[in-house]
Amino acid sequence: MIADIAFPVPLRKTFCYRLNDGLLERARPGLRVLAPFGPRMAAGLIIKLREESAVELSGFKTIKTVDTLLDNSPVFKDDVPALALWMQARWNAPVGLAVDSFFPRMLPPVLPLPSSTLYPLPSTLPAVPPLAGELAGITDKLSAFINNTECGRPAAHVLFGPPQHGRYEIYLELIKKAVSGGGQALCLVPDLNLMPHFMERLGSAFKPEAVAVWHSRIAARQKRSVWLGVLNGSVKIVLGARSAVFLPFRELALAIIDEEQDDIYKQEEQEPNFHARALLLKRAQYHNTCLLLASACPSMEAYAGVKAGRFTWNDLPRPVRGRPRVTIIDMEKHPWDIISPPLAEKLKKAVGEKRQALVLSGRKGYASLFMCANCGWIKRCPRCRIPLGVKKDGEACGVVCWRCGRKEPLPESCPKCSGKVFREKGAGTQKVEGYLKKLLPGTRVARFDGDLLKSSVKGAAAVYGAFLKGETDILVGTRLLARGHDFPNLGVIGVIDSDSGLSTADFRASEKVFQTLFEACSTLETAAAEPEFLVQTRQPGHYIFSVLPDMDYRKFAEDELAARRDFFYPPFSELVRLGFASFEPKALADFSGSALKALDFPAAPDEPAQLQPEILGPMAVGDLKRSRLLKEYYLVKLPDEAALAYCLERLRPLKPPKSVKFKITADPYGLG
DNA sequence: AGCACGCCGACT
DNA sequence: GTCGGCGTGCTC
Repeated sequence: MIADIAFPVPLRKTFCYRLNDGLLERARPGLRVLAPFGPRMAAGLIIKLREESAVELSGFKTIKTVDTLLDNSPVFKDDVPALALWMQARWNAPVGLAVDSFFPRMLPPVLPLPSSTLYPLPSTLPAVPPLAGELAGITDKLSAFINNTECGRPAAHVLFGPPQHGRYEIYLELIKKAVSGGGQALCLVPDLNLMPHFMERLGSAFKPEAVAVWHSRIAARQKRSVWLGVLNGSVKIVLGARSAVFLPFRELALAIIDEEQDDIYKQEEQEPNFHARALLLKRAQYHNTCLLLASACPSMEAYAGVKAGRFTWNDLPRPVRGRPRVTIIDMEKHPWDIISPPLAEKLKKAVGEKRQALVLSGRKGYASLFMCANCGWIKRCPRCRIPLGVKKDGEACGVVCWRCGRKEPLPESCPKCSGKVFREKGAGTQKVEGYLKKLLPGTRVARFDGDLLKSSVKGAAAVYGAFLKGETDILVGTRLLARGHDFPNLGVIGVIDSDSGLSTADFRASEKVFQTLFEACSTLETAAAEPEFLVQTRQPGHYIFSVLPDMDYRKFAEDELAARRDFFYPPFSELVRLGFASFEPKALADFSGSALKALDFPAAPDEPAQLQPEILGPMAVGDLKRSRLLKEYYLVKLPDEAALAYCLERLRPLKPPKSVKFKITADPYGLG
């Protein structure tokens, strides 16, 4: 018998081993083995077993033998070999690393077997006050899907509404139901740092040892104990970041993805690439999981799932009162202003009425660009090549790269024309803060952004707390402030540069900008009477601004979905991004040519003709005449997952010459 | 990813 | 003469 085995190496292939006769009876896919791998021993996972006669072995120098099984039965209830192969087909994730994500390195060589008995109910049942009215209605409706094995039941449930309208109360109720039914619950969140409140509530509602936190940076010791706790069932509830989708749940009765639309759920910066939402949707099938997709502004994927009848739609009850009044301000009419007169006036009015205001800017720091006023030279990061932002720490001024964090002092004169006059473009939170203090003397203005959080968590908490207590009037910040906060005395939110994201070539750009604005506007719903939402933009004609005044998510979603259908973008197609980079134009052109040729396959008899992909490109990556590194990318559009898998298969064997960097990104979200 | 092999420069 | 830098290549 031959076993195909995946090892924890970044390779998109498995390795053939002969099985020791003594293992023939017990061996099966999903079991871990210990085997000689190159010069060392390594743990691997059996992906597939095949009869020796069915395997082409002539290409190998030697066939080594496996004689140690690490497990007696598969550790996961899920079919991990199938999931790992799917991750490879879907996201080009190396099978080996896909498998590796399910089995952390610090595992003991022999795992304790999960006991077959159902774990007992928690002795102290959650002391959660019963929900009233509409909240109870939704909770009842959703909890009917927990432990429901009816076939044809919906794959997921969209919960629509901002967090402050009782989302966490619903989570708590549903978790209670899942756990009391003997199951486990997972709550995925985009940022655990913003969750101490929910963590506390979980901790007090359930036995503390039944609740665990999971993210990739917890200490190895704790990681091990949580992993084993999830496996043996003593951990019932996990509050985790995206990597928590790989935990060895015994019976995942409920999974919640909080702020499901957040692209943080797509792992792209590190292999293996995957999307936690899609992976959880897959895993849910093995556990009959009730999967909740919660969002103040659901993703197009979630909305399309509802339209197709695969997901249910559930509205959080919203107060009828306090609907924000939305004003779109055309900044073409105020080209020199950071804060336009209409916004300034509303801010002044709010402060006069003892109400608070939030001012949101798309950037932190002082300004986004440092430019020579004479020749237009722009200071760039020598490493990343992107324009450096301007930052002010008290009196000290400097430029900083928002990508790599590199810092430099401001140049004295322009290296190109020796000019001594410079101009800054764009308003970061620091600049807005300073400007507001000047514009509205006597007003208490504070700033809250990622920089402050990084420099001092305590200081940031103090700034936040002061605003909550009403000790400051205006808080300036980034989108950190736009989501999920509850400021009862908030009268105005102003957005400085709402369109900074619209200019990117990303097909999700309008969705992202709309999400930010919509989320911000939603936080005003719990404010006192007649809240004002003011949006400054240079593109007032863009259609997202036409749906904003009515806060009509469905109208937006329908329009956006129609555009996606027309232009054959997700969720109506699958995307693959091919990135090329080289110092040698010729080598780049040759190689990208051969990659395209691999996709331009003839409709051979065994290859379905309709798989023929649509290709956009080449798009040059905003790289300037300055650098000699050429970068370009193509976007391949495919009709479905099968076509995507086939496309990746054709691309995988391509090896770029040494002078060319080649990157395949399936289902791309970021720009990397 | 590891880990070995390999081919040049600095040290006992 | 050897130790050690990390470039290149392989793992059934």
